[in-house]
Amino acid sequence: MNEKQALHAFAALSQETRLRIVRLLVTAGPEGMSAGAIGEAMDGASSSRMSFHLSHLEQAGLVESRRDGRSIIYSAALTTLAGLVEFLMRDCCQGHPEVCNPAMATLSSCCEPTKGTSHV
Amino acid sequence: MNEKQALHAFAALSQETRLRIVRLLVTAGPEGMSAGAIGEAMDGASSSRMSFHLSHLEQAGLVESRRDGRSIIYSAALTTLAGLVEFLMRDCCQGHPEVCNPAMATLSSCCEPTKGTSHV
DNA sequence: TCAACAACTCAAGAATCATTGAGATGTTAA
DNA sequence: TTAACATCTCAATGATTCTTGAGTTGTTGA
Repeated sequence: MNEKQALHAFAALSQETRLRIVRLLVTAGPEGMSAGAIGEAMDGASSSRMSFHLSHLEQAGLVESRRDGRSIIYSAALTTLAGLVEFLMRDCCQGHPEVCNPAMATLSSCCEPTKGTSHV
Repeated sequence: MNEKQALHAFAALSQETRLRIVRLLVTAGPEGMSAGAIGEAMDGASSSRMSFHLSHLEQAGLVESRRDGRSIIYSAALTTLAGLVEFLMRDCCQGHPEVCNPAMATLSSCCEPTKGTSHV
C-alpha cells in the first residue's frame, strides 16, 4: 500500500453508497453478493449507479468481482482493507499504546491469528 | 463511531495534503506540531490552505488542537483513528482470519495491550 | 435465432470541493 | 500603544464528482 493507493481507497470509502457496499460485503464474507442483490440492499439503486460505484471500488482495490452466469459477484478485498489500516496506523501510539486498544480488540476478536485460542 | 462520522473521516483522509498531515502527526506523537511547522512540511503550503485543511481534519475528529502562545499545536486524535478501523473492519474475516493478520501485526507491534506478552 | 435478463458505458447537468489572495483576529514584546 | 507574528475567515474561481437516462454488451433458455 502506497500513498496513491491509500488516497484512492479513502476517496472510495468517503461516499455513503460505497461505504455501505464495502461494509455489506465485509459482513457477507468471501462468497460475496451479485451486483443486483447489492443494488437491492442500497434502497433499490439504479443499475448504472451501482455499476459506477462498484467499478470505483474495484479500481480502488477494495472489492473483487467474478462472473457467475448472467450475474457478476462482488466480494470485499480484505487484504486491501488490512493494508489500508496498516498504512494509516504505521508508527502510531508513540509511547501511548492504550489508545489503539479498541482497534486492536476489534481485529483480534475476529482475526485471531494461528494461535488456536477461541473467543466470544 | 457511526456512519456519518466515518464518512467525514474518510473524506478528510481522501485528500493528499490532509492524509500527509495525519500521518505526519501520527508519527509526531502526542506532543504534536504547530500549524506553521506542518505547513513547512507540506512543501511550504500557504497559511490559508493549511487552515482550511487543518480545520477540516479537526471537524472530522482526526486531529486535536491547543493554543501555545502565538502558535496553535495540532496532534493526531488516535482514538478516532482506532474507532475508524473498528468501524470499517467490524465483522471482518468470516472464517478467514489469516487475511487480517497484516493489519493485526501492524497494530500489535506498536499497540501491545496490557497483556505483557512480547512478539517479533 | 429470439426474447428476457443482468450489468456496463456514455454524455450532460447539478452539486461539492480545493486553491488563491485579501483582510481579520489574537498573541507577544518593547 | 505599537509593530511583528501566527493563524483564521471569507468570497470567487476552477476542478472534480455524483446522478440520471438512454443505449450497449454479454448470458441464458426455448
